[in-house]
Amino acid sequence: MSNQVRRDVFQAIADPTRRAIIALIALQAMTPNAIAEHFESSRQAVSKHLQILTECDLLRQEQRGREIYYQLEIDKMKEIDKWLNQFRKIWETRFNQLDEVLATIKSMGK
Amino acid sequence: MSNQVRRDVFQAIADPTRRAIIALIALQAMTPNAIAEHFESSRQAVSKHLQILTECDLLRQEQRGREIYYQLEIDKMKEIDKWLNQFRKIWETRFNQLDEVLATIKSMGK
DNA sequence: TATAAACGCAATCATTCGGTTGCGCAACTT
DNA sequence: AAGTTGCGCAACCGAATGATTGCGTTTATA
Repeated sequence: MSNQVRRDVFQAIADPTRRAIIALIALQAMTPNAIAEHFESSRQAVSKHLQILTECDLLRQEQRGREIYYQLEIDKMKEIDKWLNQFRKIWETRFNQLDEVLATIKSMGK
Repeated sequence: MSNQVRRDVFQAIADPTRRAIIALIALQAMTPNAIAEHFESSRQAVSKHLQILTECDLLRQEQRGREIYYQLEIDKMKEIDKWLNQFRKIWETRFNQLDEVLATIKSMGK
């Protein structure tokens, strides 16, 4: 099920729990148990989310004794930001584009 | 199945086809048939994606005769950008901290 | 008016998802 | 050495997902 399926960042952040996990450990690395305490979910459920997040390089593991600290790979978040860039251009020149679209639709109606 | 399920923007952009649709109609409104021609998927499959995207207000319909033009609601995209803001702070801070460290190292060399 | 085109909707199906339970294995603790 | 803790892994289950197929309705066209 969660084998060598190349995980996608967008698919990873689709789940609200995973987004919450990301936000939680953004500033400080945490262990699965510590993370699970912040949610209703069981440790195993959280562990699955951590696995998915790790598979797409959003998280990085750091073993310390028998504990594993999960840390956010902040650079990977920029990938989402990069995807948004194409649309950022649009909403920054919002008024010009709106005029253009309206003109296009009007001319198509003829 | 797709009834009163509160749609989520993040869930909506999880699918690669839907992201492609968003990018395709970002600049110009298009009909389902026209959109479907750009993909391998059938019209019905595309139509379902359009429905999902519309349910979370990422798309807006505009009926013209028997055709329906789907247009990107660019403002909704800002919601993703807004979520990214909390992390943007982090990666900018890290960058500044790096600057500080580098400055400190330099001044220590004197 | 008869036909075709554009589209939404419902039923169906295989696959994936998110969760639980149970287990085994290292690594600490007493 | 014996017990406890932290964790991953595999099996399993109900629900959701993405796609197809078959319809019905409205609008345009011959």
